[in-house]
Amino acid sequence: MGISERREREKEEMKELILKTANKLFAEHGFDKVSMRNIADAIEYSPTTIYLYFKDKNELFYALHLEGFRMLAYEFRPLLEVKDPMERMYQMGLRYIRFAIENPDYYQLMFLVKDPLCTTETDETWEAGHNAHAFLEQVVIECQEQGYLQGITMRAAALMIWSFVHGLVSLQICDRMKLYQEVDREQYVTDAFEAFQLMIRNFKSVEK
Amino acid sequence: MGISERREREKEEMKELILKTANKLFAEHGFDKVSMRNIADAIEYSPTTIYLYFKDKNELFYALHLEGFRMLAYEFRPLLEVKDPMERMYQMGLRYIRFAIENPDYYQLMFLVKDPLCTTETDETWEAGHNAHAFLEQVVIECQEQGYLQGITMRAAALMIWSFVHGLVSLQICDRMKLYQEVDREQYVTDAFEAFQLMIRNFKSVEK
DNA sequence: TGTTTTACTTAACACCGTTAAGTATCTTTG
DNA sequence: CAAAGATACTTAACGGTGTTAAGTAAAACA
Repeated sequence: MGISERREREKEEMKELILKTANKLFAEHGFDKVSMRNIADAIEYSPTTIYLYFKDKNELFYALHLEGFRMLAYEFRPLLEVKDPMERMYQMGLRYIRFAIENPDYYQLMFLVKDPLCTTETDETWEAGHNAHAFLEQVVIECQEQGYLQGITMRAAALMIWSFVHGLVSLQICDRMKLYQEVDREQYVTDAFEAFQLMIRNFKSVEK
Repeated sequence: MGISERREREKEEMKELILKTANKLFAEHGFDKVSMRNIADAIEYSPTTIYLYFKDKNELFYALHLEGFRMLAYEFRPLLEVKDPMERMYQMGLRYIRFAIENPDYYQLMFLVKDPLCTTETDETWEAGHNAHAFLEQVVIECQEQGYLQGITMRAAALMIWSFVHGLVSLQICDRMKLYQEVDREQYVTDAFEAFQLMIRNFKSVEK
């Protein structure tokens, strides 16, 4: 009785189609172009059909954010070949920034939007995010083993680094760099990043 | 001929009423409750009336963000009495974080929302934001005069500090701290903040 | 072959920002 | 003082949003 199997398969395919289309709209036209009616138009189904496969828009957006983390993970892959922990940290920062600037919509969905993911899921479904963060924590651990970032917990160090880079790209993405009146905003960004890296490098031991 | 003066005054009062009501809805019920129709209901006028006083919703939200900066400035006032620059920096960070956590909707409007202010205004109307940032830069200058934060430009240092604190509270506000699986998230936040302060303190001179 | 389940659609609800057109009321002018 | 004009505001509508209830046609099952 392969019928129910086929049914299951078709259901999965439809879900895939919706997701693929949503992702396409998202990547091509940005956040705003992803509405239920919009996706429905693109896949040539009625808007209500989507609700047969996803509870609501939040659930769909939650599924979308996974694609973002997949992209970020891909961006991080070459880091495994960087042996020196501090250098790897530096490269990771660069790649994080680049990912955010080049994919602002995905970044917004992953880190800047309040609703979509927080309300929906039960608790532990942020696996992709956890993985990305675990990777950062691993690098922090290795840095600490080499004598850097001493005097603070690994968790606090990771959060500190993440906060900084996230803040930097958030201000850029949300267009708040305009608070720097003069022209060389981009320069300040890279300068700030370099300064932070310097600080991390210098943060070997804390002399009370 | 005081008629036109009275007219002018009444127009100003109406604008004030709209703003006051919008601010009230905003502070009491959050971002989402501030819709044109919502405000209209509250002031017992038709929605279209608002458009006689504000070009569109962006212009209204732009006016609203000023209130946020006014509140932040008020929060910063006691800092003038802190003489030691590094201590002042520390206190400023604490107050910034507290403001953000206690007024997440205002913070969102001021720093986290993409649309409302960026599209509308011509260029230089971010005066309140500039002032807040200028205050930070002043503190940075004084820290540098005392031998801290050497080897980087004042602008880069200010951006670095702002980015970090902004990133920290953004992750909190947008509820992304869940990426820390374990329970003591609040502890990590304060730890990260303390660690950052320590780093700043230690960042006196850069030994190549 | 008749019955039930499945997949999907139509129509609607209640919102949203925004605009065009209309209506009183107040002010100015002849 | 009355006609003309400006002002302040409203009604109704457009096109958009997320979402739900009810209905339909086809497929699967008995």
